Amino acid sequence: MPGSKPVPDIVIGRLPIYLRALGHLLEEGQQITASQDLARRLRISSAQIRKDLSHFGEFGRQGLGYDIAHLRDQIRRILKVDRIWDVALVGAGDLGHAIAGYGGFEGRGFHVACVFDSDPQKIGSRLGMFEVYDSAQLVERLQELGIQVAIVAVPASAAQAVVDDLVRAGVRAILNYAPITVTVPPDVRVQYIDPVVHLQRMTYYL
Amino acid sequence: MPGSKPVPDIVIGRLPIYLRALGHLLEEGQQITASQDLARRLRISSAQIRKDLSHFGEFGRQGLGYDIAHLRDQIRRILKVDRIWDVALVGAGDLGHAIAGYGGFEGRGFHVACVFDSDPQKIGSRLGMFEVYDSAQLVERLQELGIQVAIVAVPASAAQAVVDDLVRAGVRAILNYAPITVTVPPDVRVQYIDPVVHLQRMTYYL
DNA sequence: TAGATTGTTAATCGATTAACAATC
DNA sequence: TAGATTGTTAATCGATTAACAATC
Repeated sequence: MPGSKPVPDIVIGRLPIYLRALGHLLEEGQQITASQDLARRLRISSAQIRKDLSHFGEFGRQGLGYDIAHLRDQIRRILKVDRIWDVALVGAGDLGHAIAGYGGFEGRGFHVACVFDSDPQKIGSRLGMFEVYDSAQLVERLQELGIQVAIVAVPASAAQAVVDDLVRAGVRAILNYAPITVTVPPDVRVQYIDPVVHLQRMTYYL
Repeated sequence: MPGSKPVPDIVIGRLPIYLRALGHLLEEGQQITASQDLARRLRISSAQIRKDLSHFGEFGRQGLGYDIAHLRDQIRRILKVDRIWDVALVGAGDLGHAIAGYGGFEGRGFHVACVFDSDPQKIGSRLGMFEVYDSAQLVERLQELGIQVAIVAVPASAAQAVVDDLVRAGVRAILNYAPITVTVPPDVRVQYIDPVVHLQRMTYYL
């Protein structure tokens, strides 16, 4: 309904966690789960899970709980991962290599479709199953392919320029492994992965 | 002061971001910054930065701002990264390879000290600069070395067992790349990196 | 039916922000 | 001094949780 409040981003951020847990439950052969059961596994409160889900509809049955496969399908639909998104990978170093070869994208809504690098040594070479394209052609190629999702695995010094190109090519979701905060227009989303940031967040408590 | 309220974890989580930005400012040759300047770069409010820092002391000068090198030193001290933490890496696959070779740990408080894998094919082999040790010896070796920080880069199916071993060895901070929520005692901290979770958080908005 | 669990409300809790006195 | 920015207060905003009627 138009005019209704947007769902808080912090709620959206928990849905992938729920989705992942539901997948594990299915693998274990479970068919039904209750918010208390999920809550115990994820170390959050059952009230929060029910409240989060209630933003999108009624997916459970009183007295019974949730049909796991059904709830998974619903969350997939909400997160728009009931389809496969082609992803562009920029950066063909060690990290790019690991990402290109990562088997965990398939089945969870993503597929690495092409790889770019600016190093003449790497352009034209093979990275796993991929041919490495010249970053200079990035905008043109991504526009042709209509790609909206990208992963940045280049050094910090190159990241902002790469992100600018991605934005120019129409990409609207960027997963950035470079250890730097980048600037993008308001309609483009960026998520950051910096292992050092995560480690430093823990050493405080040691 | 004993009895005073603990600093919220969400504040601790922003300190590494501030620290990273201060490093970049220093590289650019800046010496002084204001909360407004930092805020603009990081896309958060200047009031939040000042409030966050005020949990730990007074680091600025009215009318002037913050001495960047001094603030960086203070945050390093707060986060306990004014020293080098030896880190154990478990998992010598593509991802482990990328992590072992990552140059971004040095200078930010961490040093990969040893690598483990359970695959007989990999045990004893070289991974970059490291010899790969048998995971069966993990507990013993980590205890000897007194290691408190570890990175898990093994498949989801192996992650909980690895984490159990790490806990047994005395590790209290774990960066987990396996796409699964693991269970640990209350005095052990876990941070998660799952690229698919980050991507799924963005596709909602596409 | 009796027992269990959802979806939702209202209260609580905590985080963010606006504003400004202090002061460099 | 005039201008700028901090550190802090109080108000606002938003998220979490407890509790329970609804109902399977």
